[in-house]
Amino acid sequence: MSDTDPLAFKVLNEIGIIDQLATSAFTDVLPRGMSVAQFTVLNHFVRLGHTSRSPTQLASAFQISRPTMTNTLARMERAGLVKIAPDPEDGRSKRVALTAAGHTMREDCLARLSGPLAAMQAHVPADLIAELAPRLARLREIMDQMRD
Amino acid sequence: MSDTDPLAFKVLNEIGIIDQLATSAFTDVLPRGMSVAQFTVLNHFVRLGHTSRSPTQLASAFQISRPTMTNTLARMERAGLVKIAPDPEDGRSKRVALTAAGHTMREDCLARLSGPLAAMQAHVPADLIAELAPRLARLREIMDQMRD
DNA sequence: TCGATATAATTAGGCAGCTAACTAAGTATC
DNA sequence: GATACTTAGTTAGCTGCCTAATTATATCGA
Repeated sequence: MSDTDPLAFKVLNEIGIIDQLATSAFTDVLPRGMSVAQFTVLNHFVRLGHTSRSPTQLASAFQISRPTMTNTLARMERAGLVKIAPDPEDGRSKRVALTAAGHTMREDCLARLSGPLAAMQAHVPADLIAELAPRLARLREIMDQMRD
Repeated sequence: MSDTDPLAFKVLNEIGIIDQLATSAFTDVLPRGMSVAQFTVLNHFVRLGHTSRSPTQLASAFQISRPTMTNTLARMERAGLVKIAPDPEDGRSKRVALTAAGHTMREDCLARLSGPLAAMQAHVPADLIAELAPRLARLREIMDQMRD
């Protein structure tokens, strides 16, 4: 980054690098074949206590396109992590639900992620995180609104 | 994000979302077929004043794998943006240089990116950026060191 | 000098994200 | 009720990123 670049550009650049580092740190500890995207789906069901969701609901929850979600869900179904059934109330839609294997996999991933997370908490000062959190949330809100 | 998640997790999640928003905002204004990755390569040459670099030098400058850089450079060469020649001093290596079209494209991209950048500076308070910059830099440094 | 090791780049295969274009099904309007 | 519009999902094709394995060239050491 040159000193002549706008500061906003530097901020976005740092953010990109941090995202890359975090994603790869997490991906490295996940079971072979599991990705952050797939874990996120598993986690979503358990955390929000949903029994079943439609692909479109999942896509908009994660702000990704429907084709991307179709693709991820297909992979997860092949791996036995979710079950996809037609929606009895709407012929256009489908219902996605976790399988027992999906629940187990989520627990396994959580356990594996605790390592990197602990490492972060050991190395990153708590006040740095505390200062970043609200400011990043604010920036995200602003950028979200700017899309219109 | 649940309230029970560690704050560090929230921070990384926000960072991922912001990265996605920024990348797509920039990609949207770039000329058809141009990507942020390709623009970054173009920009690298001009900003650092390099005449030519090897693919490996570029890969490590951006912290991406060599196969990824091979791929991006191949695309850029097909588009006429760079010229790739064997290194006369090392038979294993190659030299990548910008073409005139590459310079022109970089200027064009810069002009197009000024729109989103101006929008950001109009909507995001300067002090928010100023507060984020050093803290993100710090976090990035720490996470970079944690890889060892 | 020759064999072992290291480095540069590529190829093959895989996941995630996107847009564009398509099918099927529900809804609304005339 | 027939037509038009909207919504859910998929398919096709693209980019970017990755790891593993391969090829070719350098380099180092015995």
